[in-house]
Amino acid sequence: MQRATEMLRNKGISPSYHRVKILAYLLEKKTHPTVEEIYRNLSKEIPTLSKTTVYNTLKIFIDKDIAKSLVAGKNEIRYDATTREHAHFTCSKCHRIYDVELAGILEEDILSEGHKVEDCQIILKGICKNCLSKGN
Amino acid sequence: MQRATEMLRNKGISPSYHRVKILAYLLEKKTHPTVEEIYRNLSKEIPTLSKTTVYNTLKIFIDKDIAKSLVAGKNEIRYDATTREHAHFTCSKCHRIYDVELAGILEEDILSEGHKVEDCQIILKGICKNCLSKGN
DNA sequence: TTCTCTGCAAACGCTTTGCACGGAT
DNA sequence: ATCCGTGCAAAGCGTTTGCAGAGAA
Repeated sequence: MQRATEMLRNKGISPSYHRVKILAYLLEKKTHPTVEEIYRNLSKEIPTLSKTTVYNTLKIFIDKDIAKSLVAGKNEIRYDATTREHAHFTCSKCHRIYDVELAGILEEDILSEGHKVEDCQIILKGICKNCLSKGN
Repeated sequence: MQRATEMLRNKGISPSYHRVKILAYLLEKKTHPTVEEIYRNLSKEIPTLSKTTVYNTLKIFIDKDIAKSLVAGKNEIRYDATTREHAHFTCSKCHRIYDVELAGILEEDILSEGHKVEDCQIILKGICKNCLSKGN
């Protein structure tokens, strides 16, 4: 909460109650939530919250580089608070999304063929550790 | 055309006129087209073509591992004939999508932390060579 | 006949837009 | 009075579904 408020101030976004809550949600839970998930969970605390506000707020966060959107499963937009570089692993059984550390792979390692690379997203798919051990 | 027909046969998909045309389109043009683009362009040759057929056909291709879907720009689904591993570079100015060769980076290089990795998609974003030279 | 392929039209679901109310400055 | 944040309701748009007709086997 404190941290979220500060982050917003640093980016020149006025830290309204809703915005702080939404950012805090992204920072605490690291579930790469959809708009629906954010809305459903925060509605418990903020019954008046609307989806429009969640959409508006996430749009601001992305513009100001506080969050990123990612498409992990089939055309489902998910959101992630911008932290350090990492890849995402999507399990095709349980559909959970895991953060995966990169073993020192950065943009420079990829032949960019003259393009100026500003962002790099790596999406892995397969069966997660959990589902494997359950013998699926 | 020949090649597309063979590929379909090899995968046990009966090579109907529409299917061959759609696969040939993916193989020839490498524009990572959207459904809309495929539909618009093939309609010239096949005036009776419907979008539903394009959707149906691409779904079959993906099931049979002949094509892949990718989300490069903002929630736009694009399609790519399955070839060798490569990354995609999206230009945020002209929105073109380039294929980028990987410098020997494969799934194994990424710490998969116990998950079984079956697919790896790398999406780069930035300004392309072309737009850079135009001084944007 | 039976099964497959195709395509229209409707339904669906996520996201965006328009607009108006309320609170803060 | 003005500006900003919020939220309802409607519109928008890409995708999916249901169903029926055409064509191949």
